[in-house]
Amino acid sequence: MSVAAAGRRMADDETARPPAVVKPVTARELARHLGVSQSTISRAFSRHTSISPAMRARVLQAAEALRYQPNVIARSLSTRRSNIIGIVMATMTNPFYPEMLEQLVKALQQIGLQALLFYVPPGKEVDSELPLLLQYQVDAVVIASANISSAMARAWTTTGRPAVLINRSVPEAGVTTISCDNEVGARQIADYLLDRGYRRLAYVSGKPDTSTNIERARGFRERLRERGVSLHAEIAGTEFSYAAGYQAALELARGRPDAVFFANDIMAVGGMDAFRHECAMRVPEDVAVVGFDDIPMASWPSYRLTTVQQPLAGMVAAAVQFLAETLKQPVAGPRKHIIPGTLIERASTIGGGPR
Amino acid sequence: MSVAAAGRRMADDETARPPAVVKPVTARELARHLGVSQSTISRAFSRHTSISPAMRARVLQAAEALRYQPNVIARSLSTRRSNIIGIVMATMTNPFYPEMLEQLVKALQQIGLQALLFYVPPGKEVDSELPLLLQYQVDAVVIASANISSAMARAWTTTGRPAVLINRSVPEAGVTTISCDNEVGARQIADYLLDRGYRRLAYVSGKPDTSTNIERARGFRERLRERGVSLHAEIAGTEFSYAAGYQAALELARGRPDAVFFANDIMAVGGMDAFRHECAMRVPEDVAVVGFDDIPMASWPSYRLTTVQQPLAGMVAAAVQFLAETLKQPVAGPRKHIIPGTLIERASTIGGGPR
DNA sequence: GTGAAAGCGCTAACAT
DNA sequence: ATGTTAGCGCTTTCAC
Repeated sequence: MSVAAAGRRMADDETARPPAVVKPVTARELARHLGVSQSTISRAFSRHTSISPAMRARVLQAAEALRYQPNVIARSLSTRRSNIIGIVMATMTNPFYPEMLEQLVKALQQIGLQALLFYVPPGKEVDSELPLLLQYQVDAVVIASANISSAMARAWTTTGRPAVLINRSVPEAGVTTISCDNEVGARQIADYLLDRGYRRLAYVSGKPDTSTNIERARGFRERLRERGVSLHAEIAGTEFSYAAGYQAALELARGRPDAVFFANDIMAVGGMDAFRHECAMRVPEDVAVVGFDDIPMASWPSYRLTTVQQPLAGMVAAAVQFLAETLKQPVAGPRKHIIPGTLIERASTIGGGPR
Repeated sequence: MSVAAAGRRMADDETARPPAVVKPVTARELARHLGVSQSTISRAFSRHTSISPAMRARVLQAAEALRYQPNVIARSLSTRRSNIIGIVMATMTNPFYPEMLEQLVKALQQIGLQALLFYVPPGKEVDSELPLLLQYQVDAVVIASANISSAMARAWTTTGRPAVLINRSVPEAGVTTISCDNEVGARQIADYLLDRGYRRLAYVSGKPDTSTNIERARGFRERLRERGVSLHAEIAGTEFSYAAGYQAALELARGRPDAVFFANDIMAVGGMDAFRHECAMRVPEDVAVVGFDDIPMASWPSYRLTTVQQPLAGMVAAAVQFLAETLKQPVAGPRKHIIPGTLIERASTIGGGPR
């Protein structure tokens, strides 16, 4: 047989007899095989059901042999519980999110929950995805790195299904929110910089309408004001990205700030690259740089970025625990978890460590 | 400002009257409301069914009004199609994967498919997840960044559901595989380095038992041999990570290679950092560095990494197209898509561009 | 083109 | 402890 280019079929002996497709065994079939009722099969597969250990063992063994697996889709039709959690994510150009996603999915899996991933393209709102989530009968939804309108948040609560926002909050939340204490973190940064003598301070904004950006900006500005220092410069940001940080640094450079607080790490990294490689400014000698998140790159020797570490593990744990509880005991009130971050000093600010 | 303890409840007026939970409307209810049969509702929501445009419009309008949404779980119970694709992923420390995941989910969504994400912890095999996938009645499975045993691959084929491996291949594949041409890419790198006069060449291996690592190593070694140059040094790798690349560079440094090919970009970046910041070696003057993937950081001015760009978009498109086809026309034979990569010259090799 | 009826594979009363 | 019987909310024959 001739082997075509890409997309070719495999050699004959591979396709000629493809392994026979075997229809999945159903509970009814397994029951007949064992001479028991179908509900017995069902019972063998659920905890807290009255079935003799002997019978359960017998069923499970036969199930193994006949390769029976309960159809969880069918199960969820009758239990009205899918054990599926919808996860809504926007673009993952910020390395913080893949990390979070990974931990989240892992934690959910550990308590028997699966993650159905919904991607919200830049520009689109989470709102547009929620009806779809609902169609898929997700038991709950976790929204990360994306905004949701308060109207939609309110609408969701009528479904009786828990929702949790990670790393974002919605103003008049009827929805549970979990985030780092952005405001306090930003205040710490302000103090940190002022204490080291920096005076020409700049802030580079991330996506303007996000709670993270708003809170960090506010904390930073307020603390500056409290200490009688005014913001030297501010760049109105567009998004939380390397490119945006890079661009902002270029705009900032001629104003000669002595320290710049970028709304998050990936922007700060972009900014450092611009300062060093395009503006011939040294970090931290000519300009100090601070970020927020503590992504892996922040600790790389090329950057050594002073930043506020987000309590990622704690945030994920809080989210998952909330879901676990709420799915068990129907409706607890919405909560607001705010977990403090940790300022990490590194060499992107003077005194932060060795270059 | 004082931040209350984590997990506090909201103010009373928020919890006192939570929006009444409204049970979702079913097709039967909508039907009664309209005085039509339930099957009419069903028909209004599917293409290729005989229903008058007028009736369909009437139904859809009422559905909108009553907020009726078809329950896709129930639908899939009768159609035996869940429109859910299982995506199996291992750890995402390699930035290449979040990018791939994002594009994949996006592409699937565009053709009406949802992604159920399964995470395989390091050390565990994909094999352990497949039964679970099956229970969730996924229509197909995409396996990325993870290994699957040929036995399991074979077992999966008996389900009659398509499976596709991205960026990995399994030896005696009965399963469709999509990947970059790793071997040719590695050969190009060999040629590129030799042509520029490098002679003390080293290879840093990634996760040893992965197809990507094996193919890249083979291509590189073979081309060297063909051109009569022997490998100056090789580091037996453990995993595809920044830390592993960093460590490998340290081990390599004293042997003074003049060029190092790291199994992928994230390793190369780690390696560059080690060379520069820990070994006081300049890149590319003292040692040239090459990677594979073309992750975003490869083009950052701090690295400017010469690498082979993986055709990510093409790979995702091929995967999704294969799924779309195969889900329509039951069983096509397995395919092997190998898409060429593109060598990108940057400043981590002499002659590759400005520092 | 529309309605009636029979499932899809399971769980959950209700019996026994 | 186990069997019987209704559904869960849809799709899909089969009639008309």
